[in-house]
Amino acid sequence: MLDAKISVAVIKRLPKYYRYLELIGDKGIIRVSSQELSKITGLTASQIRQDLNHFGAFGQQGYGYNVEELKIELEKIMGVDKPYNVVIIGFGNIGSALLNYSGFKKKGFKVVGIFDNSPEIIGNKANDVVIKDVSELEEVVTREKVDIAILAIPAIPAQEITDKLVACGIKGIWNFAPIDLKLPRNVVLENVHLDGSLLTLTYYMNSLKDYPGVR
Amino acid sequence: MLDAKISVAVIKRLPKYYRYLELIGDKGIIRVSSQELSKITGLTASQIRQDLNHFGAFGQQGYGYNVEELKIELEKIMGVDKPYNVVIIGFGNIGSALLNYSGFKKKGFKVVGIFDNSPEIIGNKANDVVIKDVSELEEVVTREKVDIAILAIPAIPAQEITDKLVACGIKGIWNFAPIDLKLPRNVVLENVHLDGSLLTLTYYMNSLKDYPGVR
DNA sequence: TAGATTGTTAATCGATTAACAATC
DNA sequence: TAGATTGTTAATCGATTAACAATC
Repeated sequence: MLDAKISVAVIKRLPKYYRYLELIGDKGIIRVSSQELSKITGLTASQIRQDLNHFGAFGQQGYGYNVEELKIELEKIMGVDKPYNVVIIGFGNIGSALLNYSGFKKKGFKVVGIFDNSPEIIGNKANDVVIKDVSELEEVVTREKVDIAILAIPAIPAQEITDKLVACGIKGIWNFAPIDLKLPRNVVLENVHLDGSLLTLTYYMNSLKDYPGVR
Repeated sequence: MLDAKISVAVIKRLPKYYRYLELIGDKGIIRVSSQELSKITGLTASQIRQDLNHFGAFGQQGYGYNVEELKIELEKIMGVDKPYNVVIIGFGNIGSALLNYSGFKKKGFKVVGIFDNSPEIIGNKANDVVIKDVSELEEVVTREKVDIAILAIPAIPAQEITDKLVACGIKGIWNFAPIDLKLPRNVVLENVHLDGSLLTLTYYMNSLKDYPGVR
């Protein structure tokens, strides 16, 4: 089943599997069955096996899955077995939070550029990276072969900057601006729409009857 | 159809509808059809009508929907027609980013407390709110009748703090810690798992064939 | 070998899309 | 009224769950 198209729902569960595997791996646990994973993740054992089998047969009948092995497979599947060059665009609150985001440091994400349009902070250094004017964005993205751009800017300039990034060959955009960006199909977009998340929270606080519990 | 259980997928689309209604409302557009909404949101007209009809019949045959009216209805549905008292727990990068999060200011979210465990910042003020030691959390949450707690702390202490919040009658938790919190069913949890989002991005950057395009 | 647990197919369930009668 | 567009039912599509043969 390595060829069929894999749905977003499956992909969104992979980081969860990975997180729990790290957790039990750190406890020194060597093997785990889909049933045990089911218990700790809250997903069904059937779904876990089904999900993993989209990518290969990583388990062994009568045994289960080797924790370290499966972790490494998931890293490969999720593409975090290799390094990425990253730029942060917009160095307000969110941008600076992301610079120090611990998720970056563990894995191979390297922030090679920070951009803003405020004269007050341009020229400053943050984590040894000089904050540059957005006008220098294209030069840096091209020269440093940047893979991922983080958009931590308001909605208004986001599409224009995105278009420039695309022209410079960016491969992925992690977008924190509250806007749906238009992109060619070969550039991957992942949105973090905080407004949507917060409104989902308030919805369920007022409509507990629909609340499905922790997802 | 006002009574059937409404799925998460529907709820997650409401903020999107709301955002586009604000957008066209600001342009002075008075009425909009599901077909027009379809064009700008990228969802099908059928789905839009279906979604809205879970909550009531807001449109009018032959006319469409009144933009302002629908906006107000969505505000009621999503529960942002009323104020919320909020505390921020953990005043590192993410916590301070959220304090200034513009989504709060537009709506009725009021930050009534900020907590941290670092002696260096306890006692400081941020946006006129004094940063307090986490030991004072329960007192403030109880006294100020806090509705929502934002967890911007590491995974390790998150469950313990959550248990305290629950004991003080918190109604909702907006969780930025990379952990699946255990909660009674009457306390609503909304997770922002940045690690999951980032790994989804890298997955699709490496498996473009599965990339469904902007979602 | 016997027991356990996977990989995978089939059955069920739920969500999306299509169609159209109702009605403004 | 005629045209447009909703609200809603029925059809389709896809994802989850159940079941079990394969096999370690």
